[in-house]
Amino acid sequence: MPAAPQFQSEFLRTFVERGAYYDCSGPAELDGLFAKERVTAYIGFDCTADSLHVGSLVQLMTLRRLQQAGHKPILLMGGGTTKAGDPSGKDETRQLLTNEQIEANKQSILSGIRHLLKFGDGPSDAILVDNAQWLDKLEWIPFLREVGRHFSVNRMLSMESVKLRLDREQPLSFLEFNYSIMQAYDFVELYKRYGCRVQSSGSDQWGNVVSGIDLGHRLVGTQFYGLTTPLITTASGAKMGKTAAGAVWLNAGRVSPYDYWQFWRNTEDGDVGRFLRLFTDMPLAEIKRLESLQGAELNDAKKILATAATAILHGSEAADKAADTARRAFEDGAMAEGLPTITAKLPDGILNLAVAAGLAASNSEARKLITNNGLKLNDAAVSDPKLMVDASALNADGVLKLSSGKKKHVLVKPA
RNA sequence: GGAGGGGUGCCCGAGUGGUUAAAGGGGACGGACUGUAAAUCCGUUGGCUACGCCUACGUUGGUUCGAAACCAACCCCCUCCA
Repeated sequence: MPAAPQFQSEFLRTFVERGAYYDCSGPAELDGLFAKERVTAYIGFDCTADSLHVGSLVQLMTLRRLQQAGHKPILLMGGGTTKAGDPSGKDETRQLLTNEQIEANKQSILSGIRHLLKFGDGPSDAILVDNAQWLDKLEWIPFLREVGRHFSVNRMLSMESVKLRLDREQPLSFLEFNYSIMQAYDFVELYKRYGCRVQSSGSDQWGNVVSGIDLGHRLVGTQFYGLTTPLITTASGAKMGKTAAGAVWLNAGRVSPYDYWQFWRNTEDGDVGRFLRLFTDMPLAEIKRLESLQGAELNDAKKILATAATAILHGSEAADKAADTARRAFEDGAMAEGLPTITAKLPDGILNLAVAAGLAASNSEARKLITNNGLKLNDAAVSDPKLMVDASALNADGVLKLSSGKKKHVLVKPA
């Protein structure tokens, strides 16, 4: 990571202090820009799913901090680029999404992050922009003549993202090759429409950001700037945001506030301070104190992290509720309401219930879980896969608790 | 368009006619130890109405008592050439 320059502007200083700074172009000028005026900056996201996940959270926090510092964030949704079908990442071509799906995804993504950013018409309110607005209307030849001529294939081939692919002998379609051109073009459009001169992104997007800056020079003769955030990995080196159940989605419909809270609660020791800085608004002095806690005491810091991070995404009410549910479930060993809950008709076989509760993907898996002593009914290990569960297993509140391992609990209510 | 190489389970990757539901690794899940952490160790890792049955090695068809392995056609990917 490049050494962070000594910035003067409030925004960039905070950005560095909170560990979100990786690199930027023209640091001195950019710093001056942030110090003297309200800056409009954007970050782009794809619309391939109906929710963003934790991997995008650093970027979203960047928008949030821009807003907090009085600047204007633009959330650029890749409605146009998604229509083309981004072939990156996987070796299979992704299924093309219909316009309706993309629109639905866009709305869903937006609803999932409504606590993170304030949208509106105010000077530092965030705005949502969809690049389909301009990409859809482009014409091939005029576009090539106006924009395409500024791109050197020689240089594009040497870009990290492209080179990596070629070196690994993985397919790289022409479509994908064009992505950096479309992204660069987005930057220019956002400048024309909103006076946006700053693009933020993950450090892996540096090449594309630079392309946009170059294009700005050539097309409109204006100096653009790039600001990147580091790739966040856990202390033990894993990519952040993947758990048992898959990606940690931001939308409550995919990952409940309770599960989201749990995700942060299970942060590795070595990450607590860093994550507090990156993913909460907590004052730095307080973070310093929390991360200095030793051993088991660090668990308290993790709870604070979990509640603060959940509050930013889902609101403080939901966060407090998740914290309370967790406290009762883990510390009091109670059947705290607020745990994930399903309804099922009883009596039913234990295997069916475990599958219905999402604790196992199939009866076989549930069976294996039992063999490994991992499935619990009301905190008692189940040993018989043929066990029939009936109303006698219900507690005073009329629910029963199924658990896989020590951490995953699901309440079952009779239908 | 031509020549060559390749498509195996969540991922990577062995396997060139039977003992292969498929070595090994990664990941994931469970157990032990802990602090709902990390590291370590152990177990599990296609499905089912389960000592048996079904489905699986790009697709379809064929050879064979028997195929992921052999043959044919097709689809897709990579490399080089034009």
